[in-house]
Amino acid sequence: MKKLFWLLDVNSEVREQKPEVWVWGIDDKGQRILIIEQNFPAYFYLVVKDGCSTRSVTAAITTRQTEFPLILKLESVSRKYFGKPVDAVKVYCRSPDVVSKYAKAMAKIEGVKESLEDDIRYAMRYLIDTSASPCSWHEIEVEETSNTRGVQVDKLYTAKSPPERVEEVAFPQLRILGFSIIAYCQRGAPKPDKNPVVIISVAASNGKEQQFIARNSNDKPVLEGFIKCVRDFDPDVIVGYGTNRQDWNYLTARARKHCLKLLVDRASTEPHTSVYGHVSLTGRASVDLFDLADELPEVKVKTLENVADFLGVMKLGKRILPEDIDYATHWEDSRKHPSLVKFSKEKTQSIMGVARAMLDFAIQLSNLAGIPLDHVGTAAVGFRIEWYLVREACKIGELIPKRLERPYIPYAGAVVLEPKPGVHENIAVLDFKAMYPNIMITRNVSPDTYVGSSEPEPSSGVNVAPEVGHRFRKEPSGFYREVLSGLIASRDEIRPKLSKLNPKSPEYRTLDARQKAVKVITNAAYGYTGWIGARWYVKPVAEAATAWGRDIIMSTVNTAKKIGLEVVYSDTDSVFVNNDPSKIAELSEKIVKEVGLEMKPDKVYTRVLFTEAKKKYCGLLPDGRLDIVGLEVVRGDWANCAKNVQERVLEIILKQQAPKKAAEFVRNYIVDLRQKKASYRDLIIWKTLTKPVEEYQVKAPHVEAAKRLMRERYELSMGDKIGYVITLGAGKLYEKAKPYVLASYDEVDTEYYVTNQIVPAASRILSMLGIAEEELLPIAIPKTKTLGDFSK
DNA sequence: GCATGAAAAATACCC
DNA sequence: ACGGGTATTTTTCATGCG
Repeated sequence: MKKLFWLLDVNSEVREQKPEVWVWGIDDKGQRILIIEQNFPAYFYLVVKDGCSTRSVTAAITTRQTEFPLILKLESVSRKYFGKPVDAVKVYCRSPDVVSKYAKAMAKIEGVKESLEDDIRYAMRYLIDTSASPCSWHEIEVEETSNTRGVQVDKLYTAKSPPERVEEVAFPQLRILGFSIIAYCQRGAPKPDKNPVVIISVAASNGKEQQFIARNSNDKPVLEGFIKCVRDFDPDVIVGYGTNRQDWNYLTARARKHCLKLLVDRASTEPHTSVYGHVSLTGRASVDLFDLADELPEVKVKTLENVADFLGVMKLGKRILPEDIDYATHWEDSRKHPSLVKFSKEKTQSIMGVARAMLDFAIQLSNLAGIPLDHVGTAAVGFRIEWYLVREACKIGELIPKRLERPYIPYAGAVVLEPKPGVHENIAVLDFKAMYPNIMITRNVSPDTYVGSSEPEPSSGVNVAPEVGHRFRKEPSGFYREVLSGLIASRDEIRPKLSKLNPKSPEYRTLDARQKAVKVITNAAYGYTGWIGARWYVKPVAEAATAWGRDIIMSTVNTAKKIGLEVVYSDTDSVFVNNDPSKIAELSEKIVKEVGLEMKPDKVYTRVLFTEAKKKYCGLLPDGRLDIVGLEVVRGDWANCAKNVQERVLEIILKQQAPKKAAEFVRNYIVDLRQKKASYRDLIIWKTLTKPVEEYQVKAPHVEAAKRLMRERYELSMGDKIGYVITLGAGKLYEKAKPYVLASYDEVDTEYYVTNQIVPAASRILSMLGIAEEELLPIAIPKTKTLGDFSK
């Protein structure tokens, strides 16, 4: 019978030496199903050397049959590799477990150049070859079987055909469960071997909320309650914050401590760490919203509370914050206990809210990139585009290159022009939309069209990149041209549909998420080719794209000048010119003819201030908002007090054009700061630990602060943000930096904040308007000089 | 031994 | 573990002086 289903997760199993692909889904009736495919073969390729035949390779393998007992069959095939035709032997195996071993051994056979695609995992192979994709609908021929596997589904089927994609925008009703845990310990970070999980708060997409609270710190009933709760609700998606790095491991370890097993998936196995460091729950999608928060660059310190605040889920001022909680006393003190319980509940509510705001995008990205929903957040940008390319490559018969270790060789990027410092009125910003993708499309720049420097020119002719001279075949269309024009076209199809929809409708949300996912993949294509970790790393491709980019933007700047437009700034794909519509129209026309790329007006600034530095400016938009770029205001490593002062200064300068007033504001703020009227929170400086603390070559303030935290038994690792304040005392800055959680306002060195935070941030702007640093400091109260003063 | 300035390390931004 | 270009702060090193 035919079955319509939405693909949720996929995994593979080997049973009695026979491989199986398990496809988990939801059917059109809302039943949770597992479809087992038992006839999908594992395989890899042996590329044959020039001048050798696939026949001789096949014969060589056959004579050594005893070494390779699990070969299913051998097939001679024609494929392409970096655009060039190659002959290969496709080696089918009875088990995915022998693929890598066989490939390694057979690569040494006479006449074999190399093995390929033996590094594509079996379950992924199935998705790629059948064109099935997570988070979308498929139709498949199946046969119902009895559930003898002990899996938690409504129906179990055996696959009788490959799945086929069915275009359908609407999702099934997903059951989503959110949770957060509170572990309790006296000091520092809780350890699962000693410290219990005292509260687990759960919320479900049906609106139900539940809390499991320990009595006398015995967490066994808490864990049992949670496990039962998950199994009873049977969610498709489980969301949390920090689940990959913490919660799942902690819960699994605590369960073991009580001789329990944390069986919360659909196959009665424990959570297990899988590719890209995500924790997998078989048959469900476990999504860690912390990983997805990387998509929100505006949020500098990625706590759940900050993310929820940014997304408008739960405002910071209307909730209990972690810094208000001391786990030890809140757990033990019966009067404070309720606020800890409430805090935990609010965390899970935030998680559900953040999930509602971000899951649509994750689902679309999963579907587009073809990687399971639980991998999407942890897979780096490079891997997301890579899986998309892998699928596209298979469709056109391109073999997938292996991942290689390569040396890093830098190459030239974009041009950035010196801005004309000061305030300018009525400035238009024009830019090339998707400049690098369009360069690659128009010049046919692609890994498979690159003509190496020693190769003869192909008959179709070549496009030659300026400056660097790299050549690219004009015909036929390259892999990248096909992929990128397809992506751009699909985004162009979505846009008009969006404008017809109500932004609050589910269709709009889905399409908007789709459009964003397409954009992410499109924009990653250029950088990917220049990444040494990429399967399709071809440095000349990246180098040619930037060379054409430089050529195009310089032509634009020069043409603008010829027309009589003043160029006040330019960065990569944009030019900032005086807003003269007729000249701008003339420029656009000339440029499209000259370089073949379209340039469009992006925005107009009523007034814009440039500093002397590149990449730092602030524009006033017609609606009165400030567009702040690169300045301290938008940086996460400046204290809030300095950022707030700078923002206010910019506002006074650009809206009221009153530099004196701005200076006065700064002076007044400093007076207040010296009296400690600023909030302690506004004095915290946040910096990221980019490597383990012991690997640092210099003593940096945030690293020393991190070490202090570690002495207090906090667990810190790469990527963590360290919040510290500068305290009073002598010596180097790193000696005075203290984690904000361990310091108090009394010890704060307010003069540091005046001299090294407020004044530089304010002066960055005000020095452009002729205001010296001294004018930003409050006037010292004139006093009669004493003998003591003279004697100094 | 110490002040000074240049270089290196580290981070976060822009596009 | 996508790219290069850029600004900035703090630490560290090198140098010259006395």
